[in-house]
Amino acid sequence: MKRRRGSLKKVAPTSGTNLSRSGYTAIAHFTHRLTSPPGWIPKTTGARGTHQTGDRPAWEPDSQPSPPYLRTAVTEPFTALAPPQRLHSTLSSAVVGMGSPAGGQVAGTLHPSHLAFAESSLTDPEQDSWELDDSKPARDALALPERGLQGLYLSCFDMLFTEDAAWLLKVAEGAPPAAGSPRPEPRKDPEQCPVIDSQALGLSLGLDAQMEERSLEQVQSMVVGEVLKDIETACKLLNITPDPMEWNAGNVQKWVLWTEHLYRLPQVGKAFQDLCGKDLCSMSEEDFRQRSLQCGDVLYAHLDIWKSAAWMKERCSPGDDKLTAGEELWSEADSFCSGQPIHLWQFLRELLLKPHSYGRCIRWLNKEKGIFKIEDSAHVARLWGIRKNRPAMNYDKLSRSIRQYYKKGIIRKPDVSQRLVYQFVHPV
DNA sequence: AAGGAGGATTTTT
DNA sequence: AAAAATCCTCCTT
Repeated sequence: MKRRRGSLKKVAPTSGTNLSRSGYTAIAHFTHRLTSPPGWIPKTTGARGTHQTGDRPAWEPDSQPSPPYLRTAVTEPFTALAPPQRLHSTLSSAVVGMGSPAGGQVAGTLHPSHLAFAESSLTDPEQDSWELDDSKPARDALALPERGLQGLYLSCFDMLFTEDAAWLLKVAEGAPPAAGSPRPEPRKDPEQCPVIDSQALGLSLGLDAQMEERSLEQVQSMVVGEVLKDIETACKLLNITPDPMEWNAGNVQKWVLWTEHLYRLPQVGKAFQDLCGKDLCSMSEEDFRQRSLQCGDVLYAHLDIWKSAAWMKERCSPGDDKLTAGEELWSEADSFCSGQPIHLWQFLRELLLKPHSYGRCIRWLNKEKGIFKIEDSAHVARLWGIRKNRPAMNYDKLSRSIRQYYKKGIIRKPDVSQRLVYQFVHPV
């Protein structure tokens, strides 16, 4: 365990440079989220056109039924291994799942249930597997108090490594580089690696450990890549730049609203009004907590991730292109021009492309045919409203706009019409 | 009650 | 002018 703890510390930058403190913090948050199952908080069912405010269910571990993944994941890890292909999606789902609305748990606080790797991801990331029949005897996940995130994280890693190291290498190579930035090679000289106190931990680097570390780095690269992609998507959806420093007050407000809705945080209201990006970035975690007692720290953690991403972008691609870091991200926006207002159908498609972030409010029923279902109409409408600065947006109005697409031949009802189910006429 | 179809009108970009 | 937003009536599930 100690040996592994050493390698986990190497969670860090994808470039040869050391990661900032906040970078580490951000990765820690990623890892934290990695272990939080998506959709943990029960769906809030707002009435049409109205929004549930307040009274959001708090993180109540004791009152929640223990979902199957929790019972099986920890004590019965990875006996039935999926084929590499599937593991890939597993890993990305886990990674992307970090960004999943996982409820309002306080970042940095370890709850035992965080130890559970989302078993659902191991079988089918799209499924709400805790709704499936779970005939296995309930295990007491809490009986593993010593087993921290690191052990868990490495369990995932071990699974990948022992099962198919070659595949992992392949995946790491094939991992889509984060927008525009050159995918850094796996570190080869430990000299430049950010502080690893492996010696202090009595770690002797055997061949095993070296390979382990290398693969771990690749996993980390994937993590970072996925996070950057998530941020890119969020930028598209929100119409803001990736670098928080560039945000104006409106952008900040949008980001706050979006984040709190996406992660179903308690609403902070206007606590962050009239702050521009620079102000926001200069605030400490304590400042955040003061503005919002309930979720200031979570917001801070998210902002930290964004800041780190922007930081990494800057370091990794020092203006070798004609584009700045921010523009690089934007150049990836292919489905619509950056200046043009986003269309509703584009917005919906973007949401659908990120099932692990938005899968609980909208998802594909049949991606090939372009059939999708809006699972949480109020939530989708809310997100659309945030995007368009239309606080009064609701599903009534959103659906009217969708119906306008009928005669334009963009969206239609599927052959067998079902509630909240639509179909893109031209699926990609 | 929530969703669906579509007309009419206004607003935003 | 296009695309939404808003409002509304009637209808279906």
